[in-house]
Amino acid sequence: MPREIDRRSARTRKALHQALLELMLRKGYEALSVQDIIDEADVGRSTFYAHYTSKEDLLRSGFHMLREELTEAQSASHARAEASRDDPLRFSAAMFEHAARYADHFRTMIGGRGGAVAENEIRLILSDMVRQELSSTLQDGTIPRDFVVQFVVGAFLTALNWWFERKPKLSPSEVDAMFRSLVLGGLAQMITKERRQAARPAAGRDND
Amino acid sequence: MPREIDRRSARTRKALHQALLELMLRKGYEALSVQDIIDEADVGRSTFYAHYTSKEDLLRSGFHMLREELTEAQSASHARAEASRDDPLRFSAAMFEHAARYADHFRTMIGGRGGAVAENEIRLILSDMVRQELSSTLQDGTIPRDFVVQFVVGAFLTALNWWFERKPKLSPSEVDAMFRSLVLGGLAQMITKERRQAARPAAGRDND
DNA sequence: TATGATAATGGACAGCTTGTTCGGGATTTT
DNA sequence: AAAATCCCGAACAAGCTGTCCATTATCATA
Repeated sequence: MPREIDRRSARTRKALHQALLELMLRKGYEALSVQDIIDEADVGRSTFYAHYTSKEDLLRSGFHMLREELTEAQSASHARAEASRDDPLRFSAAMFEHAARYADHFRTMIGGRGGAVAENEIRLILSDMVRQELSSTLQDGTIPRDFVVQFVVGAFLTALNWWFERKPKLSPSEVDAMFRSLVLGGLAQMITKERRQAARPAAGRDND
Repeated sequence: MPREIDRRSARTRKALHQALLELMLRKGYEALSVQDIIDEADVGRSTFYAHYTSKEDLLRSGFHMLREELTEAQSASHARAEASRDDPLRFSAAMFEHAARYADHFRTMIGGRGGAVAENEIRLILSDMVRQELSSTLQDGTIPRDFVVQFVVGAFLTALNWWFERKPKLSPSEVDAMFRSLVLGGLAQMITKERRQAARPAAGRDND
């Protein structure tokens, strides 16, 4: 019995995944048909359906593999990083770096091209990571854990998207700094407290 | 010449919009076909294409109308609300109330059922509102305006989604309090190290 | 290396959706 | 009432979907 998967299978699947990625980058996920995929991958129709039930299934399987890699890598880094227990956003820096390295992939998945499925999968993966981090650093309060987790994940995706769409020239650490500043400190730090009783925010005084 | 639109036209469009909403609530936007819509609205195929070019066009037109209503309402409230100029999140409370009243609509548009188009339209509308609010309360800092706006909008949508999906029993003001606490104060207030001072966001005015 | 077993492959099929076109019929406006 | 406008229903080609089957290539074993 083939304990490992047949090489033919593996090759086909790899071709399909690659074709999907390429086409998503070119046309976007939603506008994509199975026909396009098998055409790009040079694979027969029935071959596709022998491996996956739909294009959504194909995409999901890709994320499934990615998820295993990431959780593995994270558990490893989790083991050796005991020092900064009071930082609930340990993941962000590494993730921004990762995103910069695989910019095409992330761009494809997160922007409008990614479709609802991709974004959802990403949310799930990130939610797990964030939940794990928050469990050790956050105290129980009036705000449910779930809510905080979703908040952090949403902010991260927002940051990533803004980065790619608006200021792709920024370095990962710069974006990370903004992200951390907003998520950790909130908006309060940016409000002009001195003007609360003043008449009008007329003269914008720059103080770096 | 028809200064107003023909009643027949108006009736047909209304029927189409209503059918779209109904079907989105039932099956979700993505899984929807034009066939379904004209079937539900009891309208001929060619009639549909006489008014809209696609189901996306139909959805967009709905948001276009909504947008005009909202911006109008907001500019009105903007005119009479000069008191709390130091609150960058004036919109949230009213929006959560609005969402509670039209729960079905929001649920349909924002959750997974809404599709990418709906969420994008909503993001655009909210971005305008938030940008306008932030322009008067936020001072220039190291973090670009765009980034902050997207951050706030994302957090709001996250809150809304969490509310509907997880704790629909909560009142609008409760969710609003959580939202404000996180967005204004950030995560720092919830970290174990600094557990003593929390509970209240800086610019929060108690509403119950 | 030869051979049977296994699994992937390609092409063909029916069913469905899409967007367009047309003339007859109904409703609104003048 | 007459004219203008809009709705309707049907039919059309084109495209995609998911499933079938016989064929072919690859694997494990002797």
